[in-house]
Amino acid sequence: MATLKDISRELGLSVTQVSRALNDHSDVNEETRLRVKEAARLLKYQPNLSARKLANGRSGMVGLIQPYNSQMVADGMWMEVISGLSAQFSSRGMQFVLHVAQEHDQGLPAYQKLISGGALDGFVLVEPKVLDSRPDFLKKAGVPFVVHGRCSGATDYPYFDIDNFGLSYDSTRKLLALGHRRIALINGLQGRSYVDHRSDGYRHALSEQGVAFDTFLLRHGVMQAATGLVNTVEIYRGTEAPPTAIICSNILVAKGVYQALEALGLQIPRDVSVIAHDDVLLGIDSKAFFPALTVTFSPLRDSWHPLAQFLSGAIEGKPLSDLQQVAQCAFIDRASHGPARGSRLYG
Amino acid sequence: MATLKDISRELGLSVTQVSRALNDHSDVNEETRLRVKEAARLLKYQPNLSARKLANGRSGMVGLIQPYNSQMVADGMWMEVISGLSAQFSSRGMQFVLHVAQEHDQGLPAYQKLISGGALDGFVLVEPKVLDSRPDFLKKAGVPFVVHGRCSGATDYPYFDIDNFGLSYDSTRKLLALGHRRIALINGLQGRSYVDHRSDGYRHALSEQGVAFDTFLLRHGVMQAATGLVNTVEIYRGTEAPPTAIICSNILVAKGVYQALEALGLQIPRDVSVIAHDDVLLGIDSKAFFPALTVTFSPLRDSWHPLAQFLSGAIEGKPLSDLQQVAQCAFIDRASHGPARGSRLYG
DNA sequence: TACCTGATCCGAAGCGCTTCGGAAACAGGA
DNA sequence: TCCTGTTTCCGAAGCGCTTCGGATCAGGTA
Repeated sequence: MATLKDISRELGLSVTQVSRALNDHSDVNEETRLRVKEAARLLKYQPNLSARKLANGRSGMVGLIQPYNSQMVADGMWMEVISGLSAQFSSRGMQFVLHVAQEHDQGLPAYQKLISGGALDGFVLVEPKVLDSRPDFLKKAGVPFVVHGRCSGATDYPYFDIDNFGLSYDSTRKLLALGHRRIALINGLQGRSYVDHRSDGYRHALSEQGVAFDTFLLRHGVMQAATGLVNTVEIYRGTEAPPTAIICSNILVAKGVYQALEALGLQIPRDVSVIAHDDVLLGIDSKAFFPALTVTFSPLRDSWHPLAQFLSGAIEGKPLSDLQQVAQCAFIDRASHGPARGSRLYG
Repeated sequence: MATLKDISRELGLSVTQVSRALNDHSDVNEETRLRVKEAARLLKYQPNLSARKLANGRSGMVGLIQPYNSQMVADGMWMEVISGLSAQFSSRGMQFVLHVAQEHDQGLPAYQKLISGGALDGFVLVEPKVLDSRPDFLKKAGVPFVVHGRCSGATDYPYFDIDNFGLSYDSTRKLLALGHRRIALINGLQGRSYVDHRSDGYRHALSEQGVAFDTFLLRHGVMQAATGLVNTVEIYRGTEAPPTAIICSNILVAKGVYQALEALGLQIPRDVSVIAHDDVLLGIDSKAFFPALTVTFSPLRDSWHPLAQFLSGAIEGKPLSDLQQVAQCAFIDRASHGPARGSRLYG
């Protein structure tokens, strides 16, 4: 492999100047810069990441540590996440790399090794738990990182999140305004922070309108069709006061809810309104539902860019205020919701 | 982070000697070695991989490049592979790291970048295709690698494979010996080299016994239950001379075959013998089939160790002959096969 | 003429590690 | 006494890169 020395010899320049030229420093003649870059191209020069890392502490490699047996890998989402991030970092001239943590060195030790080995510049943290020790740990170790989502507690670290509180708050308010009083929420698995945020938004909207919160109507489960199906059946079989609306954490869940309601002989939106959150995944289209599904909308793929940007920023030492964002979700009115049956708005 | 210099200062030794002590070189006093290792432990010394790489060309990191949208990730197998390899390398003090190749830089350029960046010492190649350019490419680039399986053509590289030819050859022979003459093989997707090897073994056994090969009885498909189901139905609906035995590429496929045969009113093994290959995956147990499934047996997890060993060996420059292995499969007789109906062996 | 400025370049040091080629100290054999 | 061999250690160089602190030279200013 060609080195800086090769280029400098070729061009009769010093190694220093070649380095500066390639890195677009200011004090190098424009014409020289072009000559250097051309020579680098011809010699197929590729900077040696180890040497660079040693010299200035940056290797240009970042990583993601995936706990073994993560739920995420099972559904199709995972590949989406990995390849999205990979592409983003790649376009910034960085390498994105993945490490699967073993059961016995779950979590922290894995980061420890990769960090102190000095191979990686920073990490992307996904699937933050409600109580997640990783941010604190990495912060103490002085390692840059960015979180996809937010853990509960202090959020004094770079993150990109969507407004999970807001999306269920909005959905719930919308339904309340249409006269619904019994509203179910089929949420994701407990323990994930975004799941909590969504429950909070739901309960907040409820209590604002003085509607009592009913544990029976708040459900948790893997975000799959089966969850929607099973819970809907349970809900409608198990109470005298069935809900007139259901909020789903996911389009897949909504799919299951649709199936269950059809089986129960309930019509959407006449008997039951359904609203879901759509993060545009898995090739399922919320428009293609019948009736077309009303959703809160925020494509997961929109998060790769800010995540990559924030991690780069963190590595470059930018101030925290530039490295945090909560994206708002759009609310897309379609045909799956309407006034509550029996309410004065119901026509 | 503590460096060699820190330890040497602490102990009043030279950096050289500390390095040699930690790396178990011969010319260091036993007592000194212990002192050094103890100090390293106390100071939480972790060698700097970049520096090591720069000094002796080895970083202790190896990788696997996963093409985006690989079939493998979809089924549960993938996590198995990754974590198995990860654990193996980890136990050798190496880091195993994964990179997802984008569509546009599919394949070679991805390796190119990671190699010439000088971050990784070598690669594991999975899912070799029949015509796979990667081995040649990596060999020319002088990068160590090991293949899980074999590509067709010259196999002048380190690999670990199971005897795919042998396992279908054995199964087929077994069935032939029991009087079967119409034997179906439901194989994996074409293009994978192991799939070809299995077809070859099947056809070889057939022709040895002078049994004509019938294209109709050789099927290809994703290795899932649906494939077994659909193909079995097709086979039995579509011919006047239905098979008396079916060989399945997989336990999942066998599952589908069982379902189909039951639906068709055919009994195992009275009407149809079924043999499958079991690589002990996905938590499905071939013993738990009814009737218990006869299988060729070779757990996928047994391959992580040789793969890691061979890649390490390749990096250390061991001779090729130490770095190649084709593992034989056990044949486990159970209750799903018997003499062919109508043959003289049939009782 | 002497001095300053800006543009462009270079030498040398250093990141943390390994390794080559000795050096020092002591033993035993001639 | 001299020589040789062992054991245990160390200095220095070098991997490829960045960066700090000058050096050089043109041109402009006093």
